[in-house]
Amino acid sequence: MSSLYAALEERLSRAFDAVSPGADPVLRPSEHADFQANGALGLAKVLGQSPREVAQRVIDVLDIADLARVEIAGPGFINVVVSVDEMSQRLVDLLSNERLGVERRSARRVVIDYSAPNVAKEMHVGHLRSTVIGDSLARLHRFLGDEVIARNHVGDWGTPFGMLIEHLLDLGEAEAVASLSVGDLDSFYRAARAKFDADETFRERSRARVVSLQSGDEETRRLWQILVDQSVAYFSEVYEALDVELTAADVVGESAYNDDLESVLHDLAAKDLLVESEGAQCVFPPGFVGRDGEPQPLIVRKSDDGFGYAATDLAAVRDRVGRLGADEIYYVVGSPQSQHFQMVFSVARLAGWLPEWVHCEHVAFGSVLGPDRKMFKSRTGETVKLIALLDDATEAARREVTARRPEIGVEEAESLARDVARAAIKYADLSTDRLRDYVFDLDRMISAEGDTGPYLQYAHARIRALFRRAGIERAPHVTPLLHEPSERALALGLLGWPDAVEATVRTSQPHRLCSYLFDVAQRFSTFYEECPVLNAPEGVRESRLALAELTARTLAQGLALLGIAAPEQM
RNA sequence: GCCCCCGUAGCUCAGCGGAUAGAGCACCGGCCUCCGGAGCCGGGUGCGCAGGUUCGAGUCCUGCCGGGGGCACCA
Repeated sequence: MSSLYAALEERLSRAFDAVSPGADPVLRPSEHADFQANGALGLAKVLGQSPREVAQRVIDVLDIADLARVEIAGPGFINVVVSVDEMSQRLVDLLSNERLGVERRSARRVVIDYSAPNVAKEMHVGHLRSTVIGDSLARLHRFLGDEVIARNHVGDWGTPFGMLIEHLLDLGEAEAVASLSVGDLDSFYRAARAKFDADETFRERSRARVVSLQSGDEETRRLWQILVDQSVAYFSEVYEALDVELTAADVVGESAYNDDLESVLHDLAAKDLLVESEGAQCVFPPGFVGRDGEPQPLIVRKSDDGFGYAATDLAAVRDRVGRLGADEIYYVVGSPQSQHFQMVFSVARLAGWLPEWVHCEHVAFGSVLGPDRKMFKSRTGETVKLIALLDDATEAARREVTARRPEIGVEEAESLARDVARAAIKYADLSTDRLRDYVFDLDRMISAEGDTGPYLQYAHARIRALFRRAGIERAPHVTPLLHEPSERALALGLLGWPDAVEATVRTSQPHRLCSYLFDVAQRFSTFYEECPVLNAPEGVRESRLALAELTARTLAQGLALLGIAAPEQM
């Protein structure tokens, strides 16, 4: 069954089409009614009639009485007020619908590239957005029935690995593994870097080591693999701590494309796209101009014969379309990479690796800022580890939890604190338009007052408390009565769930889902204030329990799609 | 110099070309005989500036101003 909105739009489209073929009803939620169709205003001119006349003609042929009543308002809006019977009937259907009205679509194969930390480097706040947004998009697509292929494009190749491997040898393998396995990746990296900067012999060894790594020397590859394995094991711990669904199996790092780079180059050459410029092998996609006003190259092979990341990205596109059969590809990467991806996509199209029917999109996002509105750093000016961020939030949540619920055990308190902490951090990240920078403010995001993750968790837990008190797990499947304005308003909100999910996926903007959930939670709060549930007379009580259940399930389902848990009690 | 993103209330942010531009926080008032007060209700002379397109612009276009970012071999 289609959503309420879709059902109304379908009826209106037919009527508009009869008046003017192909006309869009422009149906929107309204403050003056449940919905409003604005299409008549735009048609007035082309039809040479007044907007109200056009609206009247639409209404004359409109078959919608079983769903809603309509009236012309203002200059020519068609206000739509949905019938209580229609709403009630839809709510009954949702009570037995685990997906709350969201239909599965025919599965698309969707590659989502996100997180992408670097081997032998700490995961820091710079990886937060990619990881959290990508995880949510993956959950959303899976929910719709898509086949999601997560790709964690980790930085596991390049010149730094010479010094990292030499440092590993200096430490001794066992010692190095021990050091890396406790997650102290940064000090490992820093120590290697320090030696590289200070010690000429070490520098020479490092350079030689890069060469043997690239030439496939077996022993060097084995040592490199130790670094990769240890790092990936650590990343997995971070993902688990964050409750992110990425696993080691999703790791397909830069090195995975090493064997494809030559053939990428040859393909480009065969298609006559390759140009040598200043010793480098380049493609000049049209429309890109550099600082000097000259056409800007995408450098596929550097003048020293090494491959740059453009080559890897091109190989990845070719692989994702050609071998994985992707219908859609998303790159959840910060907005500074915008131009790079425009060029890569452009070249991939030119090369024929990216057919026009494959949707390929850079899901860009802004930076996480500190209170000073500059890039978020610790007091000492260092980047903040993701784990430290989570620990701080957990500590704050733990204080709140133990203060409010001293009766629960340490274990439960800890588990709850982690759920709340993750909700705080993730919701704060997901709830603003991803293109904007946002200010990281732990106190604000952990608060259960306002538009926060913990508030939504609380709203959910509060409803679940009703059911515990009533001694039932679920509401009886009665037909909800919608007599009170707040009942009706809540119902209308609940029926918008499929549209909220659709809009979120279509735009890859999780903040739309956040706004929707907060709105539903607020509608519920108003309803709950005005309408007694358990103390209501028989009949009304069951009806209101049904509304409460649908609200709780909507909140829980929505939070799950954001990667946020919805505890039964808080 | 060119290109991209952002600029909405004191602060943090929504706003899919449509009616008097919304929410949260903070602040000031109310609401505890009532199911979780981590709540609810009420309180607001704000779309950076100037043009343009349109019946209608916070939204689209152009030019400025301010902030951030990118622009050849680091990814």
